[in-house]
Amino acid sequence: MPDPATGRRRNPATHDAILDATCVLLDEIGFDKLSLEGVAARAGVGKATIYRWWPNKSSLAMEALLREVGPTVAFPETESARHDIENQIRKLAKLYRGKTGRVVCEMIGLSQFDAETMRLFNDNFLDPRRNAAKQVLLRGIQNGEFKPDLDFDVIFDLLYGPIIQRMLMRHAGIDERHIDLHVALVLDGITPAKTNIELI
Amino acid sequence: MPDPATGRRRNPATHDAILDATCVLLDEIGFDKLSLEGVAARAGVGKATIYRWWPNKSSLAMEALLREVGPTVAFPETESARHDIENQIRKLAKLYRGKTGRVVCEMIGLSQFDAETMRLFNDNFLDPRRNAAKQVLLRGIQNGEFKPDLDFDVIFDLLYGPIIQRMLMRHAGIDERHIDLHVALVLDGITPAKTNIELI
Amino acid sequence: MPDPATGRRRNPATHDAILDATCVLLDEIGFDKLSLEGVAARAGVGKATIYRWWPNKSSLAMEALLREVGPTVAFPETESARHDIENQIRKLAKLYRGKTGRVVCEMIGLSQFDAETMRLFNDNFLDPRRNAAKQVLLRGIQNGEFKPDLDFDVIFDLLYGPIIQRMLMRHAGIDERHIDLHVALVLDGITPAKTNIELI
Amino acid sequence: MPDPATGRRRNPATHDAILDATCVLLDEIGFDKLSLEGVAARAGVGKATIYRWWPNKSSLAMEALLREVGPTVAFPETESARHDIENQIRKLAKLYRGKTGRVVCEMIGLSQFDAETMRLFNDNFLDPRRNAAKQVLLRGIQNGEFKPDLDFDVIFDLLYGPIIQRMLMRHAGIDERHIDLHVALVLDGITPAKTNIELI
DNA sequence: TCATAACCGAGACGGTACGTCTCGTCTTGGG
DNA sequence: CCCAAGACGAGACGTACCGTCTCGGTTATGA
Repeated sequence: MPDPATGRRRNPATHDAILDATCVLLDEIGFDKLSLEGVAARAGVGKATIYRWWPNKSSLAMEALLREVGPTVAFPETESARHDIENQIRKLAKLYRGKTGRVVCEMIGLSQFDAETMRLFNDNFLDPRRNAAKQVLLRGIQNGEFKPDLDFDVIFDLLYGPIIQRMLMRHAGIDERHIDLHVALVLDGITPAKTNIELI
Repeated sequence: MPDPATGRRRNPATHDAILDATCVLLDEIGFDKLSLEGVAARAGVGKATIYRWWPNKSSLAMEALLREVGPTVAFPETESARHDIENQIRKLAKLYRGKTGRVVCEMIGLSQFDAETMRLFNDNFLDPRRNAAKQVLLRGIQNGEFKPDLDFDVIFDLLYGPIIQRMLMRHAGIDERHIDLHVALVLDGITPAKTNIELI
Repeated sequence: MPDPATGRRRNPATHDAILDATCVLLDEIGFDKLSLEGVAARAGVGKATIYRWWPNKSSLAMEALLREVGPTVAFPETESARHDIENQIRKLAKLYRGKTGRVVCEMIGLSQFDAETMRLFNDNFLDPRRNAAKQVLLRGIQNGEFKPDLDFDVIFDLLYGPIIQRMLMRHAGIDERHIDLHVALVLDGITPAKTNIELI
Repeated sequence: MPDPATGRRRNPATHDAILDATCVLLDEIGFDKLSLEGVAARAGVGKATIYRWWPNKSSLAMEALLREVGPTVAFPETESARHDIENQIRKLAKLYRGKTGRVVCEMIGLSQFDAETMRLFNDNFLDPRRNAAKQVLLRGIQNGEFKPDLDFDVIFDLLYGPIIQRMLMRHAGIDERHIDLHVALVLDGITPAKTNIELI
């Protein structure tokens, strides 16, 4: 009976104001201390309006975060897959050194205690990045840059696991020198031997 | 000014009761539904007593979890550092597939929200493990098994980062096949080239 | 800034439930054992709702008590101001010997701990009674029953102060014999001397 | 079996330190906000020591208050009972205008909700004053200054009730002019008529 | 002279209530 | 039907005191 085309349409300005406020507060006080009450006040919006469109804090924060960092940190597409990977990881490391890194840490932290946040994080953040990385690796294989029999999951974890660990554990900064060394070691490890032989 | 030898002594039974209650509740309802109010009630303890000894929920949970994880997974000490590392990581992976893994995830999660908790985690959990690993790598270098100029932090992150990422993100299990592949790639990467040349 | 015509309206049932619970608890356990926590629980109301409308325990209790005391004890209006005062005070004394006396004592008690509560008490209880008394005294002056230069505040305190003291200190009951004696002494003292001379 | 004359004697310095701290805090923050915790800290004394010697806050405050104001505001003893009363009341009014007045108000306030405080207040504060006043009135009667048939309770309430009311209700200050007027009216009322006739 | 008993400070402890904050739902009036 | 404002029940937060309870150490007899 209720015609879906009936009644007032959703106001996109409101939607944006909410995400803007969420971003600002995420930066200022972090995910842990973020409250929907605070977001509503900051955005000049009724709390009910937030609850109408997002089921919980995690999904709101996730949408705000994704809007900021973009769907992925885009891989450049040059003729060298290796350079593309190196450049993307350098950009990612730079991003993670900033406020985005803190928010990602908190999202991962919360995910350990809340399955729904984990699902959102994987579906919206991690998987697209994994897929993008996979494309580049496949391109490298087709190029002959990388060994054809590599296990994609293993390489993905070797490329990104160390960065995540560094960011989460804080035992050391995510500086470029370390990144370059570790990426070099991994990519060298998947570069066909004949290349090395040719070099001898 | 406050003479430590004065006043009533701290009651260890109370301390234990609080940590016990924390463990139980962490298990039953998870970290983010955990309330100090609830812990106090469960432990039969005044809230103030908890606040006297722990600055916040995270530190309390961390101390409770640290009690749960056993001591460092010892590195076997054979004549081959490589085999020692491979074996230790296989055992570690096995441990992380069980309840300990769950606990470690939660400890890492907790650390994201409080610096003091992070410090507790690093001091009591991570550092001992890092140091043990360092010893084996040094042994390997002295043996000539590993390149002499390797950056320890990079190798540590490459060996353990992928496992941590896999465990935290849940995108894939920590199965032995993947572990073996990634460890092989890393250790190959730090094995001196002359070994390879001899093989040719 | 805050438009009063916006937002959900205050629920009068809640307001009443809070005052009802306060009265009951005041009766059952007394003021200094009264807790807002307890009132909230008894009224089936959130604590914040109480704090939204009353600044502290005293004001809440005062408002609850003010509901209990009836309107001003009316002064009868005959041709003799003296008789009117005597009759009103007799009626007042009777009232104060009952439950109302108990309540008035508590209101005075409350007022000692909070200026706002004192203000409430003066505005809503004391001032109307003082003004009514003032009218009768003025009438008596115009009649020639009372000296024209009397200080109203002094007379008010002399008429009612002794009753209040007796009621608050409990050192003696508020019996009619004492009332009559003290009122006679005061009113004699403000009755013009010529009357006495005529009697000689 | 335990000889009461054995063991260490009570330290009078401690006793004084506690009362001193109580007085200071009573002045600074009033009876309502006074805490035994605060007294102990201020006096440099263990809480248990206070609880050893006083059953509750009221009795501690009462003892401190009585030590400050003395057992009574002494009546001067000249040949005129009337002047003695006038002077004592002027001194009392002055006392009540200061911090002592505030504390007395709070004690009366609390007495409305706590029978034990009421008892302490009557026994230790009010009764001695009533008795002293009674002596002076009797002296006045024997002098022939006052009528021989006066009702002591009525006069006491007329002399002190107005001051108490003024202090408790705050509707007006306890200034000397009003005091003098009301005392004059009462004392005139109990002065034998022949005196007046002689004056004519 | 020296054991004994009470005194004393410090402060841990189980509690209760405080006053504040946020949650998620609801009601209201106005687009 | 959308929205801002904000009342509401619920309940955790972290703090302040309550009154009781060890502690270790300190006097002051009286055996």
